[in-house]
This record gives sequence, structure tokens and C-alpha cells, in this order.
Amino acid sequence: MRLRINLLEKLASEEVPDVICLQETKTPDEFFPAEAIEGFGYKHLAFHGMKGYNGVAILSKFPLENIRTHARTGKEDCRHISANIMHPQMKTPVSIHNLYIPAGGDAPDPDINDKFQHKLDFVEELTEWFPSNENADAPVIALGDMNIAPLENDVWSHKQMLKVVSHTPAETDRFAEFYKSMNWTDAMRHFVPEEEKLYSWWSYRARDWAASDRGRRLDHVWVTEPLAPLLKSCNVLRDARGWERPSDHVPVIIDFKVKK
DNA sequence: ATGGTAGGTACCCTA
Repeated sequence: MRLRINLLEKLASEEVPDVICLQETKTPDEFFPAEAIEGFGYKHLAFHGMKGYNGVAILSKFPLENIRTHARTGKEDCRHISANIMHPQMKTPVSIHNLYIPAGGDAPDPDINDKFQHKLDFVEELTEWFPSNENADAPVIALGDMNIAPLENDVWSHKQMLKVVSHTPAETDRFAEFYKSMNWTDAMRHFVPEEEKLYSWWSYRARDWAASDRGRRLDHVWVTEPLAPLLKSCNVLRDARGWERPSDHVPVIIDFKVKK
């Protein structure tokens, strides 16, 4: 968050999003750079962070109400924050959920790898939690770093990735259940056909990320049925992977047809 | 099968 504040400023000034959701802020709340971000035009902030790991934040040009943080899988680890966006042209608040699903470690075996078990538990908990705490007939957005690439063309090689954490059947099967739980629409695939490769993340461990192009689509934006007809465009900022001192994830921008 | 990078923290962890 603090190391890459200049990248956030670049994103804010070049793309001018109304709302920005961040994951892995890795900043305790008392050190969150709220004043700098307010200077970029985002006066309404919701953040939930801790030292060193995890952390999520919502930056908004519109008022946020009912800000809530959610402890998941019995841990207080700053991976889920939600709020109601009070858009002046929307009749009802838009409930937004910013998620950072655990990466899951290396071994895709819950018996020997606690982190993988945690990831599976986290997705299962969300699958139960959303239908009992949100209304699929109301405007709801769930987005974030979900650390799962569900479709064959969400990874550079489906066959080679089947045993790699992020694309294993154990994960993608549970992810599909989560996807069904609120009759979500995948806002990225709404615009990019499933036959086309689409990535939002490229590993740091490549000599040349662009030349090898072994990406994965780990970041997602899902919307409930009332918002689906308002989807206007999707822009994955691939170029941001080449910015100075980049994140290994790039921004995913969804535009909605809302009068301003 | 292996190690490759980035970053923070403290000599190792998480991604």
C-alpha cells in the first residue's frame, strides 16, 4: 500500500475509477495512507489491514455506508470488507464485497498443507455466507483477488496447471459452487469469450513476464442479476504489469451504465 | 524435478 502509493495515484489519474478495491494492502489501519488517497479524490474509505500480510480496502468517490469487516474461517485476518455504495443515480445502495481469498500454499493436498485447507474452507464459507447474508435479487458485487483461475482459458496451459494451486479441480469445483450461490454474472467473461485467453496476474518468477506470457486470471468481478444489464465494459490493464516496481496483479476495470 | 522473484522481517515467511 505504502510502497506503491505512486502506482495508485497513476491509476487514479489515468483511469479515474469511481471506486477502487485493493487487496494485500499489508498495512495496519493506523498507518493507512488515508490523507494521500483523499488527495487523489477518494474521500470515502473503508480499510481493514494488519502488519505484514493480507489487508483489504475500498476507496470511493461516493459515500460508503454500513462498512463491515468479516472474520472468515475463524481467523481475524483481514480478507473481507464490505460496504454499501451510495451512488446518487442508483435507487438502492450497491453492496460491494472486497475479497482476498487465501493463495493456498504450494502443495494442492489439504492433508499435508494447512494453507490449501484454509483456502478450500474459505471458499466453502463464502458459498454458505452470501445467500444467507445478501439478496441475489438486489445489486451486489463480489470482487477481488480470488486466487483461483476457474476456466481453461484463465490459465496459459490448462493441462499443465491442473495440479498447480489456483487451477486444481478441488478449487475450481468449489469456486463453481460459490459462483452458483448467488446466480452471479462474471463481469469479465461477460465481455471476453471463454475461448479467449484472459489473465490478470503474471508471476514475478519469470525472466520476461510479457515474452513468456504465462498468466492466470486470479482476479474477478461478479455481479448479481440486477446489475448485469448495466455492464458496459471491461478493461484489464495489462500494461500495468510493466509499470515501475509493479504488482504481480494488474487492475481490472468494470464500467457500468449509470448516469452521472 | 527444480528453482526461478518480490517484499517485509529478522535470519524465514508469504506470495
